[in-house]
Amino acid sequence: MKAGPDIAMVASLVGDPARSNMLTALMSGRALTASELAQEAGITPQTASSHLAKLEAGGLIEPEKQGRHRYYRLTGPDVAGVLEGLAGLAARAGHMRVRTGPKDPALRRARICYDHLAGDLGVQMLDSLKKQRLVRETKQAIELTNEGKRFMATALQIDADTLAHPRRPVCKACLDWSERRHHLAGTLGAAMMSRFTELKWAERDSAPGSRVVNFSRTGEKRFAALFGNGE
Amino acid sequence: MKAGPDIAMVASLVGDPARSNMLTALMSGRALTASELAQEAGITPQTASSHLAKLEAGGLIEPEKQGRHRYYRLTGPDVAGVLEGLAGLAARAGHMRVRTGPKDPALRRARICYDHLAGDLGVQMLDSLKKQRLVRETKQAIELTNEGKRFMATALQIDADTLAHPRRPVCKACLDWSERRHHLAGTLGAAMMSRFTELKWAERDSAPGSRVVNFSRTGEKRFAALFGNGE
DNA sequence: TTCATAATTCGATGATAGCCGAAGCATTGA
DNA sequence: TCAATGCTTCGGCTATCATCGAATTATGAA
Repeated sequence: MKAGPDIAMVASLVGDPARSNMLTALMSGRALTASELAQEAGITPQTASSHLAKLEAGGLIEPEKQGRHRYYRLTGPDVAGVLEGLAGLAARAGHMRVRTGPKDPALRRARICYDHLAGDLGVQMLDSLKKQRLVRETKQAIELTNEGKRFMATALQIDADTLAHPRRPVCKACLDWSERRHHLAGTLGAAMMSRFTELKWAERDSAPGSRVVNFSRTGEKRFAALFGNGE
Repeated sequence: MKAGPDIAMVASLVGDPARSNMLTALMSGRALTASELAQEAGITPQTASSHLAKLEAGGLIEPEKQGRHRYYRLTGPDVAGVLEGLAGLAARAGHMRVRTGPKDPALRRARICYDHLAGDLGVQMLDSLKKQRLVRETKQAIELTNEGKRFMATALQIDADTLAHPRRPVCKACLDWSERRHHLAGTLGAAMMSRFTELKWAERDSAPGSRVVNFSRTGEKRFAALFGNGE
């Protein structure tokens, strides 16, 4: 009767309808912002904040701070597994996907995130860098490999040694708004974007306030040659 | 926001500490009575009754009525699986087994349940009957096979045709108090117990009110020859 | 039948917790 | 610097629900 395992605590976290809606929305594996989760659950941001704090304290979700957004994701596949099991017991199928990211396809394709490339191409680029072993992903950070340094020098004329900055990492994983996966930030991300512009591969859209990045025809080809995924 | 899957409903069932204690107590696979579950959860029988009704409505447990007891068990291994998953998320190890059945070893070994044999030997007997294909277990009932009828006639001088009774089944699975598994009840169970007594294999204990059944030396041997599990 | 035990139902109480309005930080952009 | 946005904290309201006392039903035992 006393000293029971805290199974009830975890279950009661999932037991609230608002929270369970948030959790199911996160089961896709993508990270969602607090506001989106609030809307998903049909509650105000204040209430959602309280729920999210509890879920985080319970170890079911973890936040990633990104500018003025807080992206939340499930802490692991085991959480998703338990949620699936519960859904199985409930024997329901309701899906309710959440609309994600910007409506503008151009924005989803390529845009500026602060000073580096984001969107589909940004995510694709980081994927490719990892696949080619040009960057190495450790526990908390990303770092350029020796091959990566050579690659940057020969292919993009970027001297890796000049990228060091006292208050900013060279490489940083930045959670992508539309893709909900990481793209490359940091001084390297910024330098690469600058190079793309200098090489006339891409330029920021002329419309005031637009964050869209337009790639030229040749720029797109060159980019695909370096970071294409073979599609 | 609306029309979500009822994952929250199931989770909230597990989310109450009293209910989660009951469920973990049932994870051993054994069936427990309402009173025992109440004691396990540290609540009064009234409260437990309410909880058990909710768990049953939620499809997590199912009852089996046995005399004036109601034995509850989990509805399936998937329920236990989800509970395990939740426990894993909670990352605790507390076990808290529930003491079960009578303290008296003799009572656990062999005793009278109404008019048939119960206890370790009773359960063992039904197991053996099933193993030897002398009885067949269908969805809701147990029935004697043709081989079983011959066995009863030759080994125990019981005529299966005389066992029919208007208001009582020939064979019935009866949930065992100490073992929490089924033993054989019904007119056949009663007839077999009577035969054991007549053959001087066993007799009810002389102490007033005792339900202990004492097997004689030879009786135990004969019994083991027919229903032994080879140990 | 009468009594005892197991379990349920009903009613009232009390505490927990979800909820939102308003205000307060934190970060970004101009 | 100021304004806007995302998010959190605080305070109070409300509703839900677990809990138990008392009474009721059902089954078994004497």
